[in-house]
Amino acid sequence: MLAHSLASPLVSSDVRTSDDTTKKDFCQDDVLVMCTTNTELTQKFTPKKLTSEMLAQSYTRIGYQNKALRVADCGTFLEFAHEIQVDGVIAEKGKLHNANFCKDRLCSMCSWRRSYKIFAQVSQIMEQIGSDYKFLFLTLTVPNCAPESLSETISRLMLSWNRLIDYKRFKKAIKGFFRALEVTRNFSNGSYHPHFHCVLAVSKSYGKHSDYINHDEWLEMWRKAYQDSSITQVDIRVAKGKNKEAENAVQELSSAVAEIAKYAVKSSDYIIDSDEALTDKIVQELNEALFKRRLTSYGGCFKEAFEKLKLDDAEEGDLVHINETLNPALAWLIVRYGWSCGAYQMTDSFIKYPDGKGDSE
DNA sequence: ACGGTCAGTCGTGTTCCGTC
DNA sequence: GACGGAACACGACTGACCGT
Repeated sequence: MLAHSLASPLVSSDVRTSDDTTKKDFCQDDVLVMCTTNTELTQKFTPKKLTSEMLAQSYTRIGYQNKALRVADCGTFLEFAHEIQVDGVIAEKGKLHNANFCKDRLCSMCSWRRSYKIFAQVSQIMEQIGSDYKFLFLTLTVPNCAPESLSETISRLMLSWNRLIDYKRFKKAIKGFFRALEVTRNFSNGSYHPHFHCVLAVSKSYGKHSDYINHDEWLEMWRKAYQDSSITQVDIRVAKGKNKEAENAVQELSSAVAEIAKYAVKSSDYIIDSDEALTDKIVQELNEALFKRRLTSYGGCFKEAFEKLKLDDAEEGDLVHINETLNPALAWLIVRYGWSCGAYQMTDSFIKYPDGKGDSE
């Protein structure tokens, strides 16, 4: 049932949008007016969907038919939930409530949702354990590699990481970690730059005791683990918010956490608008190199907190409800969008009543 | 004795295929 | 099309072995 024919005591006669315009009847046009203010769709979802369509076309050209179909179908259906307050006011900003995501590694829509999810999870964990530990940001890099040796280089990175976390000094100083693999591409020579971004948890007294590992020692340990003395860079820094006086240090770290949680591979690195052949080549290289890789992992106290918080896997888990679900005690206006001709079009809307009152379409 | 390395084991993820 | 099982591959973890 469409919204205009509803007879709900919550919305039937005095529904207002949040700009305080009183409506006597709740009709399809009202939904349109309200939802056109939702710039999230046009500015965030639409560009990602357009990019994932280009990825699907590339998969088709390469011959990955199943992947092409999955990615092409990704995000073709979105449902946003707008809270309806007791006084009838409808929240202008909707929450993503339902969608069909393909969960492909290179799909820009799913990568974007995944990065949100990892950001939310890492932030949650840091908040949970933040009173017991302080945090370090570590970036481990290796020399750029040729496309044909990307897979081998990533394998070596993984092996070297295992070696590193096995070192006694690491085990003594680092109480837990979050590790994310990122691969960037150098456009001038086509080489790849795989590297790890890590958040490390250390004791509050880290730096005052012998377990402290300085920059040169980190570099030495990483050279040793990767078995390459030509490595010149390791970036290690204490995680500090911009406002050092802030009470909630974890919130202050959000921009740095967002950087770490960002996409494993940026879509602009493999979707080349003007060059289909190059796009196909890079998509194929990245697919082969990232096949079956665990792109993120948790260890020590991060892993314990991950399990305690009952968080789900960022790769395979729910990409819709990132850090909140709809409050079942409230009424929600559900607005459904479908992907058609390069844009999202509203296809339907209905009220989801508080639990026990039944939905109406 | 201590620390580092590596092989083995276990758990988990991915894909394929058969069944309903 | 959805679901479940089998096979395989990978990552995490552990313990034995080896060098200092």
